[in-house]
Amino acid sequence: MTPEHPPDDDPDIEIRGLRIDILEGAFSWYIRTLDAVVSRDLDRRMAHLEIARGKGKITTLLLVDDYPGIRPSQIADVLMRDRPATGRIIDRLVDAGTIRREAAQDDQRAQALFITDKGHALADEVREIIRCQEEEFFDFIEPEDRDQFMRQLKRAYLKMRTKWD
Amino acid sequence: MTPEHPPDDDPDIEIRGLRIDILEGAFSWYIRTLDAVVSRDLDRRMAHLEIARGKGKITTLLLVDDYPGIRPSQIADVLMRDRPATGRIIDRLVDAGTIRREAAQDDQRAQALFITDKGHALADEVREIIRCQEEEFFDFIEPEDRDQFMRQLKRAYLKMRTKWD
DNA sequence: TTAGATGGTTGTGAAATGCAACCTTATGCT
DNA sequence: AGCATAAGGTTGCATTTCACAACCATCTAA
Repeated sequence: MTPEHPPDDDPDIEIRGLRIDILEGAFSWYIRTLDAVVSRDLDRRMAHLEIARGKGKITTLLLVDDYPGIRPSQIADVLMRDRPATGRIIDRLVDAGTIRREAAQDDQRAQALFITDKGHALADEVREIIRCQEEEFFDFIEPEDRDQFMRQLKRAYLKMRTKWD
Repeated sequence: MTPEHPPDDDPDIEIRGLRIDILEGAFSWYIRTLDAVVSRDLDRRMAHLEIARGKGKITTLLLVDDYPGIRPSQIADVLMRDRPATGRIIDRLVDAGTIRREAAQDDQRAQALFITDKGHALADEVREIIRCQEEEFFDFIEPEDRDQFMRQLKRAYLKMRTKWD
C-alpha cells in the first residue's frame, strides 16, 4: 500500500482484499485477463452467428471480404498462426457458406479465397457487432484516455510484429 | 490513409500491405492479438512444468501460496470465471501435487486450499518465469512507455472489474 | 422448520491449439 | 534438363479449454 499515490494514478491492485503477487506488475497478466473478458463478451454478442467463438474467423472473414482472391498463407501471416490452424478456420467459414475456395491462377499450389453473398452480409453484421462492442463494452475507458491507450496498443502490436517476423 | 500523422504517433496499421478493416481501430482486436502471442510465448516457457497451458493455473497457484486456506470461490472471483471452471483448475493443481484441499473449519461446505512443498517450489519457478517473460518478451516496450502503458492497463482492468461486479 | 442462498462437483457438447507427417507444385542451382 | 529444396495446404493426433445446466450438500434467515 502506498497511499501517497492518487488511487487512479498507479493503483495497487487488490481484488476482494487479495493481492496477486508478482502478477500485479505483469503486462502478461493484464493482457490475458482483459482478453478473457473481452473475448467472452464478444462470443456472447456473436453467439447467434454460426461463426462465433475462436480467434481468427472474424479477421479472416473481413480480409476475404476486402481482398478478393486473397490466399490462405497471407491470412496465416496476419493471424500469426500456423497454416493448419488457418486452414481449419477457412474450413469453417467455407462450411458456413460464407467464403469460397478457388485455385489461384498463377500458382497451382495455392488457393484464392472469395466472399459469397452470404459472407458479405455476415461481414457487415460482424462490423456492426464490433462497433457496438467498442462502444458498449469499452465505455469504461475515459474518452480522454482512448486515443492514448489505442496508440499504446498499436505501438505494442507493431513492435511485437516486428519482433515476430 | 492520413499521411499527416507521424507514423509512430497514430500509425495506420498495415500488415504485409493488408489493412484489417474496422479491426484497425478496435481495442478488442489488439487485446486479443496481443494475448494470443503472449500466451503462446508463456506456454512455451512453461512447457516443462506440468501446469503449462491455460489461463487460471498460475494465478491460482500463487494465490494459494500467498493465502493459505483460501477458498475456491475466492479464486473464482479473482479469475472472473465460473465455479466449474475454477474447480477444474484446482483439480489439475491437486493432481499435480502442488496444492491440497481440506474442509474449511468454519463451513463444512467450503474447502480450504493449501500449498504443498512441491507447489511452493513450483510457485517460485513460476515467478521467475513471469519475471523473465516481462523482461525478455516485453522488451519491445520502450522503457519510457512502460509506466504509462502499465497504468493504462491497470486502469482498464480496474474499471472493467467494477463493471463486472 | 422450511425456503432460499451459497459452495462445489459432474456431465455434456463443441472447439481450439500446436505439432508432426505428408502430398503437390514452384523455384533455383548446377 | 534434372534434381534438390522451398513453399502452399491438408490430415491426423493428443491435449486442453470453455460455457452452460443440472445436481448435491450445507448454511442461514424468516
